Amino acid sequence: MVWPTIYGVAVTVDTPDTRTRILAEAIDAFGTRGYAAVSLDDLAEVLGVRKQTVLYHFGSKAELFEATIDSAIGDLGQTLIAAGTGRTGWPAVEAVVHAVFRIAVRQPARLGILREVMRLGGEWSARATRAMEPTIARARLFLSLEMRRGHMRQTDPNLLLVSAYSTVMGVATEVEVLRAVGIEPNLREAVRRRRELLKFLEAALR
Amino acid sequence: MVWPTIYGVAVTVDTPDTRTRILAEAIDAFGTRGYAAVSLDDLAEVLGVRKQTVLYHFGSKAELFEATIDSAIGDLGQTLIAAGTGRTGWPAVEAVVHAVFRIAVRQPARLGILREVMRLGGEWSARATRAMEPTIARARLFLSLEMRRGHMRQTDPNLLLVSAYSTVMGVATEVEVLRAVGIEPNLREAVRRRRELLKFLEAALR
DNA sequence: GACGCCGTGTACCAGTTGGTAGAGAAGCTG
DNA sequence: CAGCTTCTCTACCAACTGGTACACGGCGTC
Repeated sequence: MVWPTIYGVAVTVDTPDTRTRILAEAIDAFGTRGYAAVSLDDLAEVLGVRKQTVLYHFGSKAELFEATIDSAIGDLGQTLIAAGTGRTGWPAVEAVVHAVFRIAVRQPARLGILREVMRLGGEWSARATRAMEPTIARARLFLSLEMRRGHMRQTDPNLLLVSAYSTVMGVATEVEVLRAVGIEPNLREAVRRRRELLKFLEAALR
Repeated sequence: MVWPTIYGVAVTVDTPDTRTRILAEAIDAFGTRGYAAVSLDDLAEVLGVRKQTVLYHFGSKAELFEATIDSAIGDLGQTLIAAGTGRTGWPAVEAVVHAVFRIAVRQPARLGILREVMRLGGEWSARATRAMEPTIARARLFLSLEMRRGHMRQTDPNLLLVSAYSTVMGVATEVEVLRAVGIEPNLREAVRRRRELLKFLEAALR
């Protein structure tokens, strides 16, 4: 906590501790530039701190990355499950897509971490898979249930899950692909994109 | 060319020149591990050559990467256009998806390069976009035409293109995501995946 | 045979990488 | 106050990074 004064009035400013700040910055950096392209020195400089401070809180670069996986992915899973909870049928899908777009707009790096981890493979992607396991199970259950109820096309829920995941993730985060077809990745367009994506998904699933 | 003898019979062995070998290896390395994670020393060692040889043929790491972009993406565009040529309606979509899966199985790194470039952004993704421009234009035209003919759902072709691209690319290449839902990325599963993807797309587009 | 070009190799460089060792300041506890 | 813990710092380090300078050998041409 820091108490500066504004117009003579003391104001409490919430200064997150160094560890928290490092983690937040790491999510941002790793999620946007990728693991290999981020150096601890860069990270430290942005934070106004020495690299050794980063290494004090997280023993190594790999450890720091693991912490960002746990934080970003865990958080993501919770958000998605929360969005789906209490809803069934199409509104549940809508709510989850809304949640993904909200994250894509506000904290794109969080989704970037997921992408990056799955790209890197190995133990890290296994770790992320473990962290996402409850969310995946939940989604699979949802799809199976909707199929049994006849609200959705009968098919392999796992394959359907991958298709839906890819579509949502791509439309929400592939900024350069959007630019390639002439769509500027701004907020207003994001709303249009989300609406179109929902129509696409609705057609694909039902 | 090298002429070794097998059972006393001279056999011509096609030895690609160094430049070609470097380019092929670069596509593989950059496409699977990403630009930042690949060092010229690694690359050279795999090729059994010194780093300076790599730098002789391609002036710098960036130049080498640009060459891989031009090669991989140009090739990709040609393949896709060839697949679509002479076909209309649903068979055209099927042919393109088939072509993508063939590449995903045989030369996954080629699709990896596209992914990597679009992730990196900046001048490189602009370069890739330029290289893909004819393919994109073609696809857009196809979608518009199919919509006008009433074979496809009326909607913004650009947004539809992004959705379809994301879905196909994801299902074809996101190995770790597949594993996360319990699908092993082998050849037999690839056929199932492709079939399921086509059903998904058919439902989404028509 | 001399000359020049092409392709590869040796030697080297400055800058950056992730990581270690240890000093010192601040705060808490007895 | 002393002693301990927590945190950040300075000072290093060996390994590796992309890149330069240049020597050397093989080849075709005059």
